Amino acid sequence: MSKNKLPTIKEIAKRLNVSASTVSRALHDHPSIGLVTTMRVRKVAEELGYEANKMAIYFKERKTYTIGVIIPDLAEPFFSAALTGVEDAAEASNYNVIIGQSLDNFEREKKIVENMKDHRVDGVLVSLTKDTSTYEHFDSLKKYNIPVVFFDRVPSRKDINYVACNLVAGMLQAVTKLVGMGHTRIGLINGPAKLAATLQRLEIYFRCLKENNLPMDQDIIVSTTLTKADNLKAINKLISLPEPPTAVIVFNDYVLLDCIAAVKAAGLEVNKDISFISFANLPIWEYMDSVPLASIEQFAYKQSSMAAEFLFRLINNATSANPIEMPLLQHIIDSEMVEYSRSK
Amino acid sequence: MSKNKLPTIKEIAKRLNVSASTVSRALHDHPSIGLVTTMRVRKVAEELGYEANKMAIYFKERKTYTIGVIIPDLAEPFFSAALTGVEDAAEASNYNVIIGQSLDNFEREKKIVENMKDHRVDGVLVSLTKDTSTYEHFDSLKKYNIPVVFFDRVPSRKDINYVACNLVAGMLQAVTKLVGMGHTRIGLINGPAKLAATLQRLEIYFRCLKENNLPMDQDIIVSTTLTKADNLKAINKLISLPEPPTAVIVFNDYVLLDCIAAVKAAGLEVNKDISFISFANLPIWEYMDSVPLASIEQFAYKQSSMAAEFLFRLINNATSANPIEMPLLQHIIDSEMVEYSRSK
DNA sequence: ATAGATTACGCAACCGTTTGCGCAATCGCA
DNA sequence: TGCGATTGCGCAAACGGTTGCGTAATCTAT
Repeated sequence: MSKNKLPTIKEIAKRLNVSASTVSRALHDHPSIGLVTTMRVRKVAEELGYEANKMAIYFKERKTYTIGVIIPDLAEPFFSAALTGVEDAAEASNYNVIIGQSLDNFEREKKIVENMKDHRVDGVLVSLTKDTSTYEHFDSLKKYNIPVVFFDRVPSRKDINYVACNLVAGMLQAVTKLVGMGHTRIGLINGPAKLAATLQRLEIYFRCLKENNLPMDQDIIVSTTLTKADNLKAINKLISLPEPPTAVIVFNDYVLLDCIAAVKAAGLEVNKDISFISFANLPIWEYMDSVPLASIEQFAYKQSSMAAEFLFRLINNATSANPIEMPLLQHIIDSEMVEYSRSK
Repeated sequence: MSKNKLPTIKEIAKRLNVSASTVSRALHDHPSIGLVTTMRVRKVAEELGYEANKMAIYFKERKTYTIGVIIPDLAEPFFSAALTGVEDAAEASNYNVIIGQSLDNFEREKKIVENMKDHRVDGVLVSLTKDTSTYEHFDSLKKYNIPVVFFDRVPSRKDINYVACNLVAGMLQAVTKLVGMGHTRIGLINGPAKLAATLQRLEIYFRCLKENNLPMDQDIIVSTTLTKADNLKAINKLISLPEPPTAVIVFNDYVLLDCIAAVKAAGLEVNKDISFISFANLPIWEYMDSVPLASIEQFAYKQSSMAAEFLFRLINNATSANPIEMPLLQHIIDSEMVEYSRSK
């Protein structure tokens, strides 16, 4: 039963006493095959329910029509949206997507890259681990002519293909809004030092304060490793200051969730005693009672689908008859402030 | 540059003036190859940075070491958790995972199945579309000896492999709790008729009422197609009844989010004027102000990873030397009530 | 010294499909 | 009638690796 071999071209050839090449050509409507032969071949193919073994073709083409996506954690809506972006782009190009979750673990990331190389994916999309600071493991892909495009969490190197999000625009809008509301003491809860986004947020923070002629105070700048305990420690440090900030810019929405809980636990009221602005734009805010004033949308779907586009361009060039020396593909999307102002 | 061919066994063979078979055997420490030859081969392989082309091996083995997962929507934490379960199981068995989101669209589901068949995955895991009521598209996989295991959203047929969740246990706990709190009028907001889960929930609802000697009232049983508008319509119908239910069992957490919003908009207080029990156990409840009394945990990760286990068993049997007639692999996990009682 | 065992390796087929080239048979045309 | 063009198809190699079988060369034992 399980030995029922699938119909192959050879099988068809045998039944018709023709050669495999004739069958192949007939099925492709090759002009050098006579009409009658073509018809007979098609008929038998139909009867047998023949379907070409794509794996054999792909193997011959030295392609897999599969790309790999490496992301930290699917449980985060940001990344599941990103994956959907990749999948949609891949579907449009008739590619498949294999996934690997690094779980923000550098060693896992290396393993996943290795595995994807073994499976000879045609290209790789990566959003880095928060601990990734070396990139040799990606170099091994170059050897196999497997192009790589980074998105969102990108390396701090310039010789790469990437799509990232520039948070300046959105954050400037947000701080301007805060200042307009009378806030002059605006704190910052930043993320892990290794993440490029952390430095970026800090720079923009300074820049925004400067553009609004606000003083800088190191006391109201704290950071977190993104664990719940650390998040709580960070926000509690701020609200227990002699002069706490009246508004805080928070690394991302997950950190903010903990912050809001801590603020409430301290008997303070969100958006009255203290206001927040965060990054990521969780879909869930719509249903929450306590929300940030605004969130900086980072366009997960847009970033990842554009990164996928880049990747396909690189793949198509690499496998084209005369591949050219591709320029680096780099794009930066402007973030956008999304307001959550509600009258409750 | 892009023409730099990867080192192959033949390349090594040529350099050493031996045959490809010798190289292959040497690299596998085959006893019939002399020590010196083995060493020389290994040395050259090392120098060239040779790595076997797994695709060639897989092709010969007629395997891909890839399984497909078809789920409705990654944006739902339930399914992203499920995907993680699959990925973990796959990693342990050295398999890759390709994904397909049906987006609850039957036609897409068919396409995805087709695509996975084309890519000759070794097996498929499926959680059905809410509109899937015919299963012929999966039969085509049987022809290719590609085993299928369903999970969570499973067909209403008995001749399949599946892992599902029995909601009786959890729901009985929950209703018992409600009754214990004095509720006698317990409503139901059910889901789309085509979904097996809908009928199941209805049956359990009846059963639980019966076991607690509660009367049944068709007026407090409504349903939704899971769109936001429909969700609101459903809950509004219930709370505008002359005698509204004091507790409602809701199809899932997403529907419940809309219900809570509607209840608040109507000036009612959750867990006071009306209480809820829902299914799925969203991770976000921890941070919400208004929560259900309890949620019925359906163990996405557990379901999917067990389904993956089943799949690997089927795959291993199918590709073993003497495959046996496998019995159907079926398992039902008991749900569990998770309480969200909070003192606020 | 010679049969038999052992060692160390090569040949060729195979997985399924594609494709350049060659060749026989028919056709067209002068 | 004879020659070049066309039609229609097969051969064999190729993708990269694995493996059953054959065999020459050396070794062992009698």
